[in-house]
Amino acid sequence: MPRPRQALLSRERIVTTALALIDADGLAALSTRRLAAALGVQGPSLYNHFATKDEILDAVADSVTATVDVSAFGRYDWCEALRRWAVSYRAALAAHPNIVPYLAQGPGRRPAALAMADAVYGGLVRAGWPPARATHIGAALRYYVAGSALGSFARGFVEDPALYAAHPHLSQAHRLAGHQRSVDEGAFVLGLDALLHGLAAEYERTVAGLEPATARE
Amino acid sequence: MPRPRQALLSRERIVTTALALIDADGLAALSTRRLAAALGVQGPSLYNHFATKDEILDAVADSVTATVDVSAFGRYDWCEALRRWAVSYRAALAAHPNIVPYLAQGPGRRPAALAMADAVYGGLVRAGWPPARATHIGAALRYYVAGSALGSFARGFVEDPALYAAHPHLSQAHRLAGHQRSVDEGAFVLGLDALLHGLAAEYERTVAGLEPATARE
DNA sequence: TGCTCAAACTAGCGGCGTAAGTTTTCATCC
DNA sequence: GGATGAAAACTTACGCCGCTAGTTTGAGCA
Repeated sequence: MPRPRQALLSRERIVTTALALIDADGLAALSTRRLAAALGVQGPSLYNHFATKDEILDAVADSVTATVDVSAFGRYDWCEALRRWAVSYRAALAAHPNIVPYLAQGPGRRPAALAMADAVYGGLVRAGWPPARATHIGAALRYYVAGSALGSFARGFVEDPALYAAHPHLSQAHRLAGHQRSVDEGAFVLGLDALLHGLAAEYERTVAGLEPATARE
Repeated sequence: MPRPRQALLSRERIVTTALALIDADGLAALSTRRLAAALGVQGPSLYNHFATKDEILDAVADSVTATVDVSAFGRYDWCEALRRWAVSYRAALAAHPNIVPYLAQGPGRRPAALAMADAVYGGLVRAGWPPARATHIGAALRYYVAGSALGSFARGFVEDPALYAAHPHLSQAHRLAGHQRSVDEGAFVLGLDALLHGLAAEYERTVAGLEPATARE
């Protein structure tokens, strides 16, 4: 088949199909040939639209990051904004857990990731955090969110009671996998609350009162 | 070459060589043939010692986890023990960042990972935390440590100032990569302090005073 | 009308994980 | 001490992988 009247592929169609395949079968199961087949096309045709497979994965990762809501940084105080951002960020990643190991390697050159970093860092600096501190806080929350979405904590435990016989405190561990959703979310919220609580205390100690009122929001 | 008088391979030699290659060239660059070549052997010979490549990676991941120090749970109060464990855990992962995406997928059936989970959970329950809370706390810290080791936050930013022109708050972001070590460690410590501070506050609210003294340590 | 580009194709390279079967050595048991 | 069986290396090969090169033909423009 030569060039068709109507283009069969587009970057957008490739990205959404790739994400669907990754969601369904995992990152390792995505090959250019399988992706192309799902699009009704031969493998190498993808290279008319992307230079490498990694470029496709970057676009997929960025499409996930683009769904994160950072608008809270204009609307709430820094602490509540951080919470809302973290919740939205985690929700975006948890909806597509299989891409997280790839996505979590850093913003690289992905525009949505850069826009997110900009919003978070800007929001913290505007609230009065010193720049170095703002960087650290953004990093710490990204660590936490990425880690929480990287792999389900609960699903990591195999559903095989015999495996835990040698570990006295893990006698119930085989049941974790069955409560994956509530364990993972409960742990996430608990840790996020603790993290923000600790940051708020630090803010009271080191930032509040030292800045003119206009520097806060 | 048939069976040699002295075995050329051993599980241990395979694991340490695999870890060295992963450290040097990344997880994706580890193939059975390259690993075998580094061991002076043909590719399929590895299958006399491991059933699959994943089994090799599991053993590598477990050898890293085995270096984590959980002895603090017998020696310090729960909060200080968590801190020391988290620091040791992160150091172990940060020493071999390329294996972290694989390792972070959960303890699975890896014995060192299970022993670690057992020590942490047991330590928290002994200190009086309710079992469900102990699970959540262990998960939250694992999220944080895994996220912090998954990829350097700082190295995720490309050293190309032009890339950040469109993002007003990121004008200094290209300098992050140069300070990778101090940024990553500073962020880790800041977040860990905040997390533990928040957990301690929660402990005061919900656990302390409600338990007989013998349940604490 | 003719030129150039775009988007599909086919063919194929080198590398991958690993299955199958072969050869030789070592350890064990009558 | 000779037979036996497992162990540990080997060679060969299959089907998949990412990707390159070169080809074909429709689309858009001069």
